[in-house]
Amino acid sequence: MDQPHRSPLDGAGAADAGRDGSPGTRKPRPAGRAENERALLEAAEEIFAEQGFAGATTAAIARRAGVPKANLHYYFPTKEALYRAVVERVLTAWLAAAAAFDASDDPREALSAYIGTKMDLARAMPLASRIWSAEIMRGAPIIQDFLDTALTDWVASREKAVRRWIAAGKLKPIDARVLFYMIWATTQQYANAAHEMATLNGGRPLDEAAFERAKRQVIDTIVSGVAG
Amino acid sequence: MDQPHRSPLDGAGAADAGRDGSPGTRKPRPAGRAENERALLEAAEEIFAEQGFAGATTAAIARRAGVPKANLHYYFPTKEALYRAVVERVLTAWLAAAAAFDASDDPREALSAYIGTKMDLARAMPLASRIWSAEIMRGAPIIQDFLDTALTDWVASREKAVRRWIAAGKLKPIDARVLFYMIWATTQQYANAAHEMATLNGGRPLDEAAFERAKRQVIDTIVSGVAG
DNA sequence: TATAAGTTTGACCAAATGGTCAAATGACGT
DNA sequence: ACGTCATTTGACCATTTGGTCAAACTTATA
Repeated sequence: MDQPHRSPLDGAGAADAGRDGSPGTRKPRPAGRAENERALLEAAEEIFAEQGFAGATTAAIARRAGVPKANLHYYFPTKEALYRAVVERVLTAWLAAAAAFDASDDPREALSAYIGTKMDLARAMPLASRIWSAEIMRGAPIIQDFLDTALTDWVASREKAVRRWIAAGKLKPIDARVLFYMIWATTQQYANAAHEMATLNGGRPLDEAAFERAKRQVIDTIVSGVAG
Repeated sequence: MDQPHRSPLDGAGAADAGRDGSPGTRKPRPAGRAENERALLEAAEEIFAEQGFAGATTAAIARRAGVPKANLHYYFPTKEALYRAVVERVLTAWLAAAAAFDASDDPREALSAYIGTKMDLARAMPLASRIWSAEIMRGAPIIQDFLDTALTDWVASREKAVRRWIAAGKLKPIDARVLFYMIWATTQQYANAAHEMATLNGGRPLDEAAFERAKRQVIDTIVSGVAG
């Protein structure tokens, strides 16, 4: 027994150290101690993002992480446990980004900060963001508890703030939830549809400048779209 | 789209004309073939939407359609051929909705019509919409050709319209593509995240009235967000 | 009716998959 | 050296999966 299940909170935000196109290539890795866990989580994030939960195979993840499959199962007893660990990381990032909403009491500033942060998140962690979206699309089998508790509370609380702003005449009389759905969808899009965007961009992914312009436009459209 | 005989090796070609011209000896159509294909496509849409391409099994699809698995493979030689057929249906719906953009020469009307139509599409065909999103998230392995041709052209053409509107002072100086990404993401959200929305709605899915309100708010936010 | 053509289906199969196990290897305090 | 405990790994296994096949059944046509 005794597998060293690590807390979902550890560093390593960056998504990849060794990319390759298909889950068929292996990548030798200096075997550290429980540094293997990091490599496994990183590989798992890639494979899960590319193939989805069902499409991902533990063999492919192990190969990309550079460890034998049996070793993967030593650290993570089941594929689902590994998936859970990956999802929990994303959840942490999601919550961190959500805090940006409370940066100000002014709706323009709060919304700008939140949207900007979520855009940056989608750009900085596209794989994790995609896994998050896929999880929600599947009906949130793993994070249902999060939806029921933390997210429900977060939304309820921010809904109040929105109502206050509306009462103060700072916002149109909108439904806060519809606004959040719009923000979530639009920001996630920059992770989920990166390939589509690249195609429409002549085959090249958005460069930093284009992304910054997009971010500004998204912020401006939404903020001025709901401002009272 | 289909005729009495289908060779086991015919992929999912879009066009084929049948030889069938004997006048007089018209037979009551077998009702078996068309009906079976319909049932299979319907079942496939459900299973693919729920489980994704990799997670879907031909056995599950056949079971839901009420036919033996071997019969499924008689009509659709491979799982991918079946998936292609499903995706092509969605593509048709997508194109139909896209036509709404050209309903008017006024940006407010054009955008309102397009957004409204896409919202309705997401609500009327949530499964198909989810499959579409999943396909794009996977990097569009099946519809890459559509992205490269029809979609690219469609966007390029509407980008011109947007530029005209900007020049006429009817729109802010925005990037049309960023606007489209926002529309696509936001409208798709009402299919993709229906479960999340239900959770935040006390466990019940959005009723018709709530959906209509959401639709109006989405339209208003975007339209007034980009109006000059 | 004979006969060809289209359709249905249970049985079957090779490959892949998630997961197990026990034997090996290393780490390290005594 | 020794014993203990964590870690590594090749071999192995039961199940599932996409797909095949040939025989049976059902039309349709000469």
